[in-house]
This record gives sequence, C-alpha cells and structure tokens, in this order.
Amino acid sequence: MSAEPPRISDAEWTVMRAIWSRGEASATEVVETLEGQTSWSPRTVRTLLGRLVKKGALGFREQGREYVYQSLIDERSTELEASRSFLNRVFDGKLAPFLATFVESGNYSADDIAALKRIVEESESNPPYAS
Amino acid sequence: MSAEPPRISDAEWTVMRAIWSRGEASATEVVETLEGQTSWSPRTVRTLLGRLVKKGALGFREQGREYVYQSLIDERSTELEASRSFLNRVFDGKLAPFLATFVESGNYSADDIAALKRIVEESESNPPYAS
DNA sequence: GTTCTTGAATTACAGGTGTAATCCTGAAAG
DNA sequence: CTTTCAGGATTACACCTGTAATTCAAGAAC
Repeated sequence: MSAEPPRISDAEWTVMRAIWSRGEASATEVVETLEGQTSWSPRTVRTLLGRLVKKGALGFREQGREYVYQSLIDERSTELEASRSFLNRVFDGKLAPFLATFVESGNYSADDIAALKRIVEESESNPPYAS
Repeated sequence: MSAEPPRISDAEWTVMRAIWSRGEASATEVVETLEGQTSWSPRTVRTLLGRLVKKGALGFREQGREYVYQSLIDERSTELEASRSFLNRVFDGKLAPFLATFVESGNYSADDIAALKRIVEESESNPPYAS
C-alpha cells in the first residue's frame, strides 16, 4: 500500500538535512544555508530540490513567485532506513562489527561514549531480542 | 602519493565481502558463494569482478583457464572509510546521533550490547579526545 | 509599454550502476 | 580435425548522479 521510500542520493542528503533543520525553506533559503557547507552553484541546489520533489521526498507550496519546500518524509525513519541499508551493505547488517571497526580506529568522542552508556543502561532495564 | 581508494558500489560490496571471506576465489567460486545471497546471474557477478579489477580493488592471478581473484584493499580500512562517509552523509559525521536513532528503534541485539559494553570499558581505561 | 531579472522548467552531459547479453578464443570432447 | 563449451573481454542499455547552463514566463524597473 505504501509507496517505496525514495532513494536519497549523497548530494540530496545535504539538501534534505538543510530542509529538516529549518522545517521548511524557499530555494533561496536553502542556497543560503548551504553556502559555506558546500561550493555548489545555486543552480545545482535548485536542481536537487527539483529532483527531491520528483522523488516525493519534498513537497512545496507557492509563496508569491517562489516555492517553499517542506519534507514529506520523516527524518528519523529516513535516517534509520539509511542506517540499516548501510549496515547491510558493509557489515552484513550487524551493529557490533561496525562499532568495533569504528572504535578500533579511535574515531569517536566522549559524547559518543556517553551515548553508548545510555544505550547499555537502557538495554538492561529493557533488553533487546536475544543473540 | 597514494592513489584514491576506489569507490565501491552497493553491488560491489557484496562481491568484496565474498572475496574477503574466502581470502581469494575464482569467479566460479564467487558465483557459488553468492547463490542464495543474491539472485544475480553468473554474468553479473563476472561483470562486477571485472569492474573491481579495473578499479584496483581486486587483483588476480591466472590458474589454468581461470582467474583467481584476491583483494588489493584492506577490509578494515575500507569499512572504516565507508563508515565515515556514511556518518558524514547522514549524521553530519557524528556517531552519537546514529546510535540514538538506531537504539530508539530497538534495532539491536544482545551481541551489540555486549560489544557496546566492551567499548565503554575500554574507553574508560583509554579515553578518546574530549567532547 | 519595453526591458531586465529572477525563479522554475527543461536540457545537458559525462561518468557510475545494476543487470546482463554477445563475442572471441583456446581447451575439451568427440 | 571439427564442434562445443566455458571464461574472460567487450558491448548494451536505461536510469541515477553531480554539476550545471539554457529557456521561458511573469513581475520589477524604468
């Protein structure tokens, strides 16, 4: 019944995150948001917005001569789906090897450790499925 | 000085993992390994092997009429690089939000918790950089 | 009213990707 | 020897991506 969630490409993720961070935004606003983050031409940003609309990831309403875009897909669930897809691709779907690799390399911060602790604690009061 | 590490596509990851899991393998062996995991034609698998060779991810030696392929890129560092690139794309490079999203959804196993515990403990004796 | 400007829509264009089929060659089978 | 077959090499082909430029139309500026 539900349409497939659209595939968001690398560059498109950047745009989606800009939209999510603002709630909604005109093309010009997105361009401004991305200046400094990327070196894309405003043309490129507009192209990406158009593609995201075509994919069903964004909707828009007209405001005068401009469109104001808003997300049609949920940030959390889109992130989760991307995470699962990534883990499947690279780590056979398993979180533990991902963490191991990441941590072996020292690529984590104190914040990350704090997040890990919360997870461990939470899991003790509310255990996940076994093995 | 070092060449860029090759970009491994989605389908190619599947092949690389088959090679890594075997150390080295002929095309036929890779095809066999992937039966049941995918529904690709043997042709497709051979195409992917060829592309990976062209990209510099795989090398091969001739064994009779066949090639025996082996990886030219390190599994761990390739995984790490993919992980970083993923986190950058989706979570602004930060591990903690990834974990939060993942855990909110309940998508983790007891194994994962065990891995987390080890990591937390390790980090206590050997703390990461601050914040 | 005519021109300039700005946004959206359309078009561009060279890779990369998924997914194979076809071609070519040398070994295997007869 | 001739035919067959299996493997690598080459070709196919539509769609996706990154990265824009060009076109068109309606307001904004004269």
